[in-house]
This record gives sequence, C-alpha cells and structure tokens, in this order.
Amino acid sequence: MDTTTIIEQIQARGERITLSRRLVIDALGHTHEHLTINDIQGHIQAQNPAHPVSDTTVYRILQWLKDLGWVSQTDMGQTGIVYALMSDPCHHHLICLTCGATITIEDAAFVPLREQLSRDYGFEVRVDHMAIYGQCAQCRQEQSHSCQ
Amino acid sequence: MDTTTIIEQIQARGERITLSRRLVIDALGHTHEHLTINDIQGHIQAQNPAHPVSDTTVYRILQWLKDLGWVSQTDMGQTGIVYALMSDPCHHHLICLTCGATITIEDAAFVPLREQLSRDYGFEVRVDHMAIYGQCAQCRQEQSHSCQ
DNA sequence: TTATATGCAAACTTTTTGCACGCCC
DNA sequence: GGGCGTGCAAAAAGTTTGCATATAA
Repeated sequence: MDTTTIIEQIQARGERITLSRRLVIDALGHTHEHLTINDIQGHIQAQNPAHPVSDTTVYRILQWLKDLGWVSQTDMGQTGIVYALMSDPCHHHLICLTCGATITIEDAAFVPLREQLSRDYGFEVRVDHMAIYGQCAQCRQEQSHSCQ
Repeated sequence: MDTTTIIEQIQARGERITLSRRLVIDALGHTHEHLTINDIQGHIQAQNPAHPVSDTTVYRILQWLKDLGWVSQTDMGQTGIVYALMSDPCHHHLICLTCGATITIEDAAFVPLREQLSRDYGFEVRVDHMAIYGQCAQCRQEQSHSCQ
C-alpha cells in the first residue's frame, strides 16, 4: 500500500491531514526499514528542507499514528526506538547481544506462534515487527573457542 | 536456582561480590516478576534500609549482570524497562495496546520458534522474557461492537 | 596493598507539556 | 471562523560520566 492510499484512508476516518503529517508518513513509507526519530527528521530535511517539522510534532504525529493503529514502535536496544508503517510487508529482526548484528527474518516464522496465541488466549498480535535478542551463529562459535 | 547459588557462580567466575551487588541480586531473586529500577530500589529500601544503593550503582550492577548473561532487560512499553534474573522459570507477557492489560504466558509457546531460529539461522535466543504487543480478547470483542 | 566498586553531582539524551500562534476544513 | 495542529521554550524523566572515596580480595 502506498502512502497516498494510507493518507486517503486516514482522511476517510475524519482525521485532519496537514503537511507535517504527510511528510512523516512519506518518510515512513519511503523505505521498508524501521526508522528512529532522527531518521524521520533526516528524511524530511532531505526531501523537503523548506518545511522542517519540530521534534515535538514528530513525537505527536507518531503517537497519533500509533493510536490509529498505522504505526508500530519497537525497542531495538542499542539502536534505540524505531517506528514503521504497519502496512509494510512484515519482517523482524534477530539482534545479537554479543556483536550487535541484526539479522532480518521473514514474518513466516511467526505465523504459528500468532495462531497459537490467538487460539489459546484470544490475543491478536498487532505488531509488524518484533525484535528478538540472543546470540548469532558466529558469536556462538567464537565463544565456544574460549574456555567458557 | 536461589540467589545464594547465583552469587556463588558469579564468584566462581572471578567477579567481586559486594553488598550492593548482593542486594540487587536478592531483589531480583525475591520474585519471579520483572522489576523496574524503582522496584529494585524499593525492595532494597524495604529489606535493608541501612544500606541504600544509589541509582548510579543499580544501573551499573544491572549492566554488569546483563553482560554476564544473568539478567534480561525488556521494554514493557508504558510500564517502562524491566529486569529479571535469567535463571527464573521462564515466562512472557502479552501486552494489550488498547487496555494495557498484561497476560502472563508460559514459555512453552516459544519453544518451536526458538528451535526454528536455531535451525534456520544458527541464532540462539537468549531472553527469559519477551513482550508481545497486540490486542486482548476483551478489547477485540468491544471494538467489534462499534462501527469500525 | 591494589584494583575495583561506589556515591555524588552534573551532564546528557529522550520525551513531554504549556501556551501563543497558525493553518486545515 | 472555529477548532485543531504546530513551534518554541522549558520541564521532566531516564540514564550516563568524572572524580574522589571506600571496600573486597
């Protein structure tokens, strides 16, 4: 779904669309990566230097989009907190606690878990992104060489 | 595993054990819940008012325990960041984005996922706690009553 | 004795709030 | 025109750092 469609859907719900809101949505829609506040600011700065959006407003717009269910928020640990459009194709990250590497994985791995949580608890998982911490293959190998 | 055993194991690794460190470990070991910095401070205050531990030191001790792999850190959203001993019996939380309810679930639900990530990516998940965001059964039901 | 842990104070980062002004519908 | 969104400045919350002192081994 492109950002124009998203904006139309938001408008159809009676929400007011301003230039600032459009710019934040465009920044999120421009990539499938997950963006920090700084990433969003940087993208707006690069794409539309004539209309900077203050930190305050970016925070308020992200809160509004989260409340509407259009944006997810994820704590990526060292990287900080990142945001993404829920409409993006789903993917997730494995984050290595030893070397900090992030491994992108498809959503398919989570489908069985989601089905189970829905079946057993009636709980509907509503994130387009999950961050899973642990240790990557390389670091596991290196650690096994030392006398641990 | 009780906290005495944990402390012995840490000591066996050549780490220095101080009263402050013992108190933080005791606070974490006293419950199977996940504790915020304030929870830890509060527990120390209640159990051992004669030896308060400064915020600075609690942060440093938690960082140290995380590096050693004895403590997990989880972002619980509104509740803030919580810590728990990795040796505790594993459990996880479903957090409702609508009403804020937290539902505790057993670790068993995650075993297949962990096995798959280990098999497919060589990645070893190392958390004793995962926070999963979504919407609980009751809020799903209530929302379906309105014209959404 | 000696390296390491701690407390205090201050700095720093990130996020939130109050209020006057400006803009979308 | 009226209500809602925005920017600025300041505050608040959470976390980190430097340095002198205290303590475990």
